[in-house]
Amino acid sequence: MTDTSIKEVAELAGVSIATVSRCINYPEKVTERTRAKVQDAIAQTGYSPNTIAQSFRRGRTNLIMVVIPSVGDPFFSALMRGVKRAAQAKGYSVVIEETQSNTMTADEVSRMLVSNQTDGIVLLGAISPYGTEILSAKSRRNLPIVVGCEKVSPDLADLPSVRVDNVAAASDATNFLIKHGHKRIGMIRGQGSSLLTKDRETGYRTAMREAGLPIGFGWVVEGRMTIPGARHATRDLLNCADPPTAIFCANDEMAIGCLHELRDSGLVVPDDVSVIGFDDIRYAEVTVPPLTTIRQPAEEIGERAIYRICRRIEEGPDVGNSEPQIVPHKLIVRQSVTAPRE
Amino acid sequence: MTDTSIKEVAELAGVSIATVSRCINYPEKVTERTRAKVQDAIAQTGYSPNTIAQSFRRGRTNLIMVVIPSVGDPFFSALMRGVKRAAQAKGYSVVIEETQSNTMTADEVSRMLVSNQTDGIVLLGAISPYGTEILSAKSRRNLPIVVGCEKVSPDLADLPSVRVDNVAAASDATNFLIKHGHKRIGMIRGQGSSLLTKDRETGYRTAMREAGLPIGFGWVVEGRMTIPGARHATRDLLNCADPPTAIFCANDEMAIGCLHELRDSGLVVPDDVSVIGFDDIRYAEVTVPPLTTIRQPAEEIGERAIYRICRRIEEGPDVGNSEPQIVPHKLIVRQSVTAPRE
DNA sequence: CTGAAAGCGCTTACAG
DNA sequence: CTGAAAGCGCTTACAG
Repeated sequence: MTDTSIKEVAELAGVSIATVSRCINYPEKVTERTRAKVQDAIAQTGYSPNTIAQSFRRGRTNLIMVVIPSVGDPFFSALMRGVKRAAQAKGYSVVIEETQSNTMTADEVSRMLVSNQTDGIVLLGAISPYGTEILSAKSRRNLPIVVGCEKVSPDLADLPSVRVDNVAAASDATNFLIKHGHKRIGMIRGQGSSLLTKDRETGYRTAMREAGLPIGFGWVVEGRMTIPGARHATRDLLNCADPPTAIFCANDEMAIGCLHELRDSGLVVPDDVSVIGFDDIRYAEVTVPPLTTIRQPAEEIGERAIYRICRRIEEGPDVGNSEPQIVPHKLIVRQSVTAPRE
Repeated sequence: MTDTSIKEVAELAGVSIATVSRCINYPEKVTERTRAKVQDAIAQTGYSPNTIAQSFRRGRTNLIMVVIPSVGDPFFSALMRGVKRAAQAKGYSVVIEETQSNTMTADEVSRMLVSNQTDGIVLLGAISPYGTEILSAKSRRNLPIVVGCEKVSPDLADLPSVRVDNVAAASDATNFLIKHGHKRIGMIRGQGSSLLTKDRETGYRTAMREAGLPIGFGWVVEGRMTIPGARHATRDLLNCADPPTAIFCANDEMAIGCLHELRDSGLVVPDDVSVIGFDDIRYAEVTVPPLTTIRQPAEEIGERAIYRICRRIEEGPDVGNSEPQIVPHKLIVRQSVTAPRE
């Protein structure tokens, strides 16, 4: 009932604890007869090894920590599928940590990174606010870290990452609107500190500049990556002196908020205003109208991030290069974009 | 750079490792002078205790495992807020495990429950398929377990749970439709094995029976708790000989799929068909039309589940009663329900 | 207040 | 193939 230890199994089987351990870890090193005795004893006692003792002794846990901003974010559905598949293939378990459920302080992040009992860490999205902590954790524990989705800031430049080319993808989104004849294009971005947002904004600005289109006053607003934030931002956009005819949202979550606010304002999408998103979460195809957006290959990102961290764990944190792995994004055309009225 | 151990700190400070340990764990038991020396040494070496060794030695990890079906499920946003808040207050860290990202086998679930290095487990939603494994894990490791959201099956009856009264809540949803004059009411339910679905179906059937309304052939269909599943189910509902004028969906995710399928079929909600959901996820208020639904107090569920598991951890798994804690649900009226046409 | 020592449950060279 | 023994990094009675 209460935890059995290896000692009890050994006694019951009439062998040493070393032999019990061998039966479990290297069954081929043990006589069939001994193995049978031990297996019997294990079955009788219901023994299963104390994982903490094993981890302690071995100096590794076979655990990978995956840090995501929020558990309720649909973007991570597919990503975690990739993560789980790869982890299973490589023989690791995954534990998930969440930073934003009550917006972690830097200190908490630091503690989490240093103290957690994992062999390596995959940081997914929105890590930039914690750059310093990550860096110090990395140097203190020499812990393998891989970043997913987001670009790595200059001070973390040696961290390997797996992501889409956010600048190019945002350009593609903006160019799609331009191609449809839009000239007044606004953007709803995330928090200022987020590199992800910065990259997507850069892509937007580049596309506009290259098309010779000016960016009007108040056309770039912040939506905090949330629905309510985006609704507020959309209202601001509509109240501009010269409101945009198309809006690029830095993620689908905000696009959903944007669509809803436009509808509440009596505007029809795409006839009155076109909207384009980013991510292609599963809700993007059931919005009204279905959302045109940029798809990130989330599952692939998850999978590659795990393979990359495993490599670092197994071959040492300084193995190989630290070049970002860029995975392809894709424009998904649905019905939220059309030519402007004018 | 690489991990410092307590021994190095002790040497540098010129004290024993016991003293270093005391400085960290019981600073009041140590002279100020000694403490200063040790603190210095800690700062110089960048020492932080090996958490695994601590856990091993102490026989506890201060970690709570929270098991959720899917990381990308928005229902868990608020729930995790409650979980984190409570865990922090009680001095525990939380690790999240996900069962459905690649639909875990019973064996994997079993391993996860037994081997994971946590002091207790909170199982949130959709646990019923793994009843046997949970039971055996519980008895093998005598591990404290608390269930959230879902009812506990008879064989797990002694597990404490925190949840809404799913039967009553589903009745409320159905009665709301009945009150609006609907007589032909269909239901989209989850998998057959899920107790959560069974309870919600019971509530629906009870309400229909009490109102003297028959349930037509093909009015109860399965939507697998997913958007595509619900779209398929909705089509089946529309193809009935005598299609319903109102649909109760066992969660909002399916309600979103249902709304979209109705729209694709050229029907207007609520004028042609009324729809009501369950959960009140954050997307419920931005559907078209905004979704009338039953709200679960997710944050409160998360919070109470943690307090309950902490009590079991600290006072032994058999402490107190195992009565389910029922938290109140609430009907949220938006715009997806109106009187039927006829 | 501080140190020496035992011991948590394993794994793994090292002998035999 | 098997066992005795060391040791992973801590914490905590137990002396002093």
